[in-house]
Amino acid sequence: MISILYLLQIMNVQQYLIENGVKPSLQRIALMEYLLTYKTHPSVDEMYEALHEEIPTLSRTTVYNTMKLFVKHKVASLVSIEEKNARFDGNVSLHGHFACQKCNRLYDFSINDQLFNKKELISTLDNFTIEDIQIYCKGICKNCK
Amino acid sequence: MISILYLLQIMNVQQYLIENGVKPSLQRIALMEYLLTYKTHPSVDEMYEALHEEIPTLSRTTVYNTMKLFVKHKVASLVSIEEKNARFDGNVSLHGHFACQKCNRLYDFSINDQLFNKKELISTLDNFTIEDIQIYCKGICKNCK
DNA sequence: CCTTATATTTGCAATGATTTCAATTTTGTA
DNA sequence: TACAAAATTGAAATCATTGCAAATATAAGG
Repeated sequence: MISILYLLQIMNVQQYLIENGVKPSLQRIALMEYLLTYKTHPSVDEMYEALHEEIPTLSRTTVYNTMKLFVKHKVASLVSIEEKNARFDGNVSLHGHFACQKCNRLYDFSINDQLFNKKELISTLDNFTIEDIQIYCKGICKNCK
Repeated sequence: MISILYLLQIMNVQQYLIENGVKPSLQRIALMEYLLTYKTHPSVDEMYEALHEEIPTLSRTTVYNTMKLFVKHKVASLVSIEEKNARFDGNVSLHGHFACQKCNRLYDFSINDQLFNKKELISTLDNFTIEDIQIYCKGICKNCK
């Protein structure tokens, strides 16, 4: 799995955004930093609550807009486990998500490339353009049992 | 992949519901039949629109309640590709979903057990209770290209 | 440094899916 | 038929998300 944190050590968030075609505003940098620092797969509301002290003028709409932009430029991915409450992830490499139905936490799990062969798995989708693959599980996590 | 349609040939929907602990009311039978006949992964609204001519008193709330009941008794599964608009599937065996971002259609695709080994895949989730696994892709389908 | 054009942010109102809830209807049983 | 329990219903409430137009910030040219 590619470590985004490793990338952070060699370049700052501002550069990371620029290199992916996103103009780095104050709000965008703060949001990207939040995604990469806390890997809690936050919802729009969580990010808004966490950052509007630091940035008092921050608007929920800006968080929505920015996440849409991030996903478009592939510096974040949309994790849609729940019907509502979209969550976001700054780790854009292939990995699975486990959603605990008790504590509502979202865990990452690694996917062995040998076990999960993209190309062969989707061979039944001939002539389809795949833009995103997601694997997720629901259940009860270790801590909640 | 286990064929639910094969099951339908040897037992009717009413019996299928009873055997899974769901009391077969008029509404529940109609909804289960709809799920098994049209495999379009319908939304609550689609089912409501399709059935409220046949059952004029049908309420959206009943469709919501019934889907919740079906999922609980594992005769339907919740397919949450979109952030909103939950969709449902009467095929409860393991298979993948592909969502076309143009026509909004939802396609099934089979998953080769040899390629996708549940137990090994989730070995990183030690002591987690897995209740549901979903694999889905987004992109553009054959017809929309 | 000022002016103008462009991009971004903001807050409020609107939308729309889902849930809540109490009343009504249906079903099962004596 | 009468009664109790379960299922259904519709209207109101909730809440995440989107649309939009005004306000603000940024960039470029003179």
